[in-house]
Amino acid sequence: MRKLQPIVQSENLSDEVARRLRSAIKGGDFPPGTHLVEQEIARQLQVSRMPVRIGIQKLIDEGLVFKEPRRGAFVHTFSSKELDEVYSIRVALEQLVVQFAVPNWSDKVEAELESIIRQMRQAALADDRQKGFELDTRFHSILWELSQHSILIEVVSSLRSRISRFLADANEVLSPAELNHHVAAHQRLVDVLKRGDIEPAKAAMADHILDAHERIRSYYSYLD
Amino acid sequence: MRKLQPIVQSENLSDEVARRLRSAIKGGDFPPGTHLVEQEIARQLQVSRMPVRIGIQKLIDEGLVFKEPRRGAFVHTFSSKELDEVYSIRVALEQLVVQFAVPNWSDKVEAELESIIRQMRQAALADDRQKGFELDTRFHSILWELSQHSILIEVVSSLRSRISRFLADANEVLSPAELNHHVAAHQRLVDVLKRGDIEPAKAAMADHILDAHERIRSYYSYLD
DNA sequence: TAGCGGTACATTGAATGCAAAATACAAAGC
DNA sequence: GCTTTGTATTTTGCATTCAATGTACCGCTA
Repeated sequence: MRKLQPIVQSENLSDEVARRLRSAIKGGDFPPGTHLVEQEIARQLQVSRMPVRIGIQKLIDEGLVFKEPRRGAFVHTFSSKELDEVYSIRVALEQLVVQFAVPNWSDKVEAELESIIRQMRQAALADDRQKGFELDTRFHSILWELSQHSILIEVVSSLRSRISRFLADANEVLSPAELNHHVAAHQRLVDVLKRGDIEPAKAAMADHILDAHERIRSYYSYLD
Repeated sequence: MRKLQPIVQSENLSDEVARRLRSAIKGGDFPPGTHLVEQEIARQLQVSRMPVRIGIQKLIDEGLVFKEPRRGAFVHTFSSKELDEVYSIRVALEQLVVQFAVPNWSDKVEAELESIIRQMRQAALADDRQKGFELDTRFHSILWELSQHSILIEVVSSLRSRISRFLADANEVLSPAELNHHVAAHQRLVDVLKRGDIEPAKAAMADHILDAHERIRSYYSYLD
């Protein structure tokens, strides 16, 4: 008898609430500092306050929201210090991702990544920053998955999630030259990765992340 | 006028519930796989189910507990693979801690750490493993704080929290020789750290963590 | 007019109630 | 005796209600 897949299972309201809030925060609908009033959110989503409470709790642990006792939950305001902090950790962890991912390299993955890069190139030509951003996210998450290191995936994706608001904003103002630079960086990364030498691959990844850090830093420094 | 500190302030029931559950899990009262029945926990703690729900949610995000929709929350069972995963990340992050902590080194911190080591030595003589474990935790958390890197502290302490159950168990069976070895390792660490050269300090920390990993691994491999 | 006090309102935190789903258990059938 | 099926109980998930706390507003007083 053929084994049946376990039912992926119905999702709780609180998960759905968390997802909506998360994307609202990342999308900029709830700017930093916004007071997340349970009643109001519950009303808009047509649910009771309870799933909203649980949903907010999830966001708190993701670092997107903070709570002050008896005052409520507020969208976290990131400082440039925190941006630097996140990147300083990401440099280390993305290198670790590479270290674990390289041994699992396959033609299939290579084809996937090359395909993403091709699409990135097209998006750059079309000046479609939004698309480029999505592809960048996909690119990195494929590498994360390739590492087959569940906790590392959890930590590094959570870190990126924290700053996704920054990234999305900065992405909006990328010049065509920067878009191309970005595509080229990913191409170089794949070229090194596929050779299978871990140390050069880690170095390339470190360069890539540090470069991304620099670009986003310069964007935010001129905002200050 | 001298600035007043904001009131840190009254804690929610859900925080207290989370704390109790956390220590119950770490203390082994709720072995891996235990079904955390809200009603039962609420009854024992003399609160309603709501703060229990929120409290459990916090533990989920700490990785101590997992939830299956409409089935409930269960204490996470760690595999040796996950232990290895945690340590592979910790090696990287504790080195980062050192990198950030070394520039903030002070005589005061040095005295604190030396004091802890002295107490460790006494605990080792007295064969007091429990005390030794607490001191080890203190030692590392002082270094974390010294890094003044809030997100790094958050991530690395969360990682250690995940495996604290493992650590506490393995700690119970340490031989006197191992206790002394442990004390000596910390002493070496301080000796390198206080010289202020980052690279040797990072290397020493890496050695220390890898060594700890080896010891705990051998403990758990003979359990399999 | 600026600051203070007091009241009304808004919001969170917690308890309780209720329906749906999952589990356990017991009886029936092979 | 073992599996299967039906039923009772348990447990979760969500909604509602209530109490306590925090906030905002508005008139009063100096």
